[in-house]
Amino acid sequence: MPNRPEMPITDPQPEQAQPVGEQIRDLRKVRGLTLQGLADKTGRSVGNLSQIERNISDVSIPVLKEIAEALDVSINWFFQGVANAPADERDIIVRADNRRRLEFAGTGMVEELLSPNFSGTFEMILGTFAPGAATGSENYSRTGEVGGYLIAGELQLTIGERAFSIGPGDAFTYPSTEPHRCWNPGAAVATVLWVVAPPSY
Amino acid sequence: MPNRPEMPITDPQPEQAQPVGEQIRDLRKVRGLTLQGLADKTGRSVGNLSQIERNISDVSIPVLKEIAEALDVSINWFFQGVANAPADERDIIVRADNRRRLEFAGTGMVEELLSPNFSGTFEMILGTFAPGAATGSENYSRTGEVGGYLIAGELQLTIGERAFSIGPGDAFTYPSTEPHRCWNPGAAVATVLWVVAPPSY
DNA sequence: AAATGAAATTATTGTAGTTATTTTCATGCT
DNA sequence: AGCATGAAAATAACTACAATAATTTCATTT
Repeated sequence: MPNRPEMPITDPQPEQAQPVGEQIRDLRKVRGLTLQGLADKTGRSVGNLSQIERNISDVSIPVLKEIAEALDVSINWFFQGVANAPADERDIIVRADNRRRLEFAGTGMVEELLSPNFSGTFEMILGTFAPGAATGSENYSRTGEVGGYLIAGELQLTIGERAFSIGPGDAFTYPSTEPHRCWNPGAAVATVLWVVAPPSY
Repeated sequence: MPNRPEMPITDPQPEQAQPVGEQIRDLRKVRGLTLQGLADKTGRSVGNLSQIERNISDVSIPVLKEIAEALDVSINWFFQGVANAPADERDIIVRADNRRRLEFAGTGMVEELLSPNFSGTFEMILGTFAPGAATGSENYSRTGEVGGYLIAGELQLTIGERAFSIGPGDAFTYPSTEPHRCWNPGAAVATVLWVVAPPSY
């Protein structure tokens, strides 16, 4: 009997999807909510939510929808990306073909999560700017730190009062307390790898 | 006499190089040394080192060499990369053509720093693996966290007991307490963007 | 089996007191 | 002049403990 039980011989289907519990917890934390806060928003008890997050109680679709709304995601968040990655790698790896997408309707901007969850000290995001696309003049005045590496294309970056032209292979780092904007002045798509610490979405 | 002495009329070269003080401090901190510790290693007084790091005292070349040795870098560390970037962007940007290189003689591996300093909560590194190149079986058993994004090529990654095949566009994250190794099984160069938190070199 | 409220447990935060680290500075040195 | 030193003064980092908040458990209800 050479086979160990944790290594089954046949394993046709990819793997079981990740239960939603941890996902809810991660998302709640990154939103800075407590169980109480989420309970208030959803009109649900703290004890119940605690059990849901630890997969002791199952959630029905309507309930999950409520929770999703309170956490400001669409319900399909919980079935995208890493949520349906093979169990033996979902805590570590985010495959290129299986990322969670954050759409920014109207702007030519897409962001895709490269981190499997929000529980670490930083988060990686792959950003794509269509020609001419720009981030709004959002002043992320939170605490924290941002890093970026331009994989392809051109980027015009403004940090506080200073403006920089960034080319492929250039990297940058700034405190997220500084107001910052960026836009793609080029004719090609610009691709940036962002690092955000602490994770925020 | 309109010209201030620190602004000469002709300024053909880019900008003034960064004084070594901050660089020494950053490097000392990332090594986990106190001024006392560095004083012991260099046989130099704490007060003096404090002044040097704040650019109150200048260092002579022989002294800088001592310090460099104590901090385990070659003296040219202090003149590479961001150290000679234009003053108005050196705290933020690391240009593609002006990175600090960490050579790993013998192995087909090169790392280049993408962070201007070590004072943040994370550090970005561009890693290059020649075909067949591998990291030693170093078990970075420190505390902390590592993230990676494969820009090009193939990578074979081992985290603890688990092995993964990584392709372009795949990302991964793991605690640096886990022993980890990687090698390039492909015929092309593999390029990885690493994120390390907290910074360590 | 899920949901609740309340008690029990566990984390988190705040606050002194302590120790370690860094800065300052008067003085000697080259 | 300006670098170097040691010792005092000022800061910063750590520790322990209490207070508070957050989470889990569980007996009970729906």
